[in-house]
Amino acid sequence: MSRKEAKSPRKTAQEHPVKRALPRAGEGKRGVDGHLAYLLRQAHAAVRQALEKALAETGITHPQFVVLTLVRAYGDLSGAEIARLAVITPQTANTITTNLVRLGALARHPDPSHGKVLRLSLTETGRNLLARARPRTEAVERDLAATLPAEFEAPLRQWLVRVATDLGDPSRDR
Amino acid sequence: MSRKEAKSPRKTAQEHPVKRALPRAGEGKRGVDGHLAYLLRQAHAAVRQALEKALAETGITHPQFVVLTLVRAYGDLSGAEIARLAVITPQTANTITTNLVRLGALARHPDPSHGKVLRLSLTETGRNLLARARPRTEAVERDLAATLPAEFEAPLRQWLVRVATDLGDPSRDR
DNA sequence: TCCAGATTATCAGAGCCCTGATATATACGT
DNA sequence: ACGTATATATCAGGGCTCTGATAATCTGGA
Repeated sequence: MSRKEAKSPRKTAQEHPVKRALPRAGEGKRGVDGHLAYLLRQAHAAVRQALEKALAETGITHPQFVVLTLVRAYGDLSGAEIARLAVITPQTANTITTNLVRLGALARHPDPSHGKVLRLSLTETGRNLLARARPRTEAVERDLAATLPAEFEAPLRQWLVRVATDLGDPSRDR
Repeated sequence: MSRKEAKSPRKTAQEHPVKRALPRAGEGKRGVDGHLAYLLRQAHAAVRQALEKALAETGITHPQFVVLTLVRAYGDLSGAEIARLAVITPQTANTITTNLVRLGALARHPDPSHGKVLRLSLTETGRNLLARARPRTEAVERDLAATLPAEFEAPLRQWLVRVATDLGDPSRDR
């Protein structure tokens, strides 16, 4: 990986010109004593930024990658179905899919048995984009898995799922 | 906690008019077999939406609440310091603080020993907003803690912190 | 048959969050 | 003292996400 090989020790002294020492991630209230919601937010922000950085050269965003992956996994989907699967509102799904249609990665076509539903299908461009993006996100996924002790993975996954179901379902009644 | 008491069985039949049965949160690839990044995204989305819903009546957003909490916890902060603490870019921090200044919750004043830095301090309005918002977010925090087996809390917190430090640090070199 | 409710798609507006770029201010080595 | 590097604040632009509102479509029961 060789991320920061310290090509020169030009930053030996203080990191920032701040007067007070503020905690870095992992210290103080930013560490194990912080609110769970805050820690979850912080971890998610780090992962999202890592993913966006990994995808930058492909020309698609992380939400766009998620939608393409869902369409590939479940077959042609409607905007409403994408919204439910991705835990976003139908309006947000519409924003993302509209951008993907403009990019040529998705195509809309009417549902054969429902005059209002528009199904989204992957185009050749979309499949190519996904093929280029996938290894990059898998690298992040591996970095993420590397932070995880083996015996801790199963309970963690169960907890993440449980949070989504327990807190997510009540909020779906909008 | 009595979350889903099933007040009426008016939705007994199919949930949605979809032809194919798509997994709900917790099922299939949306469950314990999914990518960690996906599960983390899903859990975070659920928590964020729960928080936004809880804060809706207060007139502030969750990011605004986070910034107000940071200023309260660490004293007057600059925009750059807020960005580092909240794991967002300085530009984003500037957006949020500008909105909070417009709301009258924060006030900018020049740093006594640095002619460029603008420090942000809580106003009376800001303290009142925070006082009204805090119990609401604490309720969500309790719901979140309720999903957590006691012996699992410590390793979970450590993992969340580790993700932020391990994946967050390399991405800071922008 | 017809109407009420549910589902879907989409417009409008606002806030968050990013990248890129610009201008000012401080710190440090030469 | 000067110049480079570092920090900070902020403008501009675009994508994501939400709430609210509107219209079209379908389903099921009176």
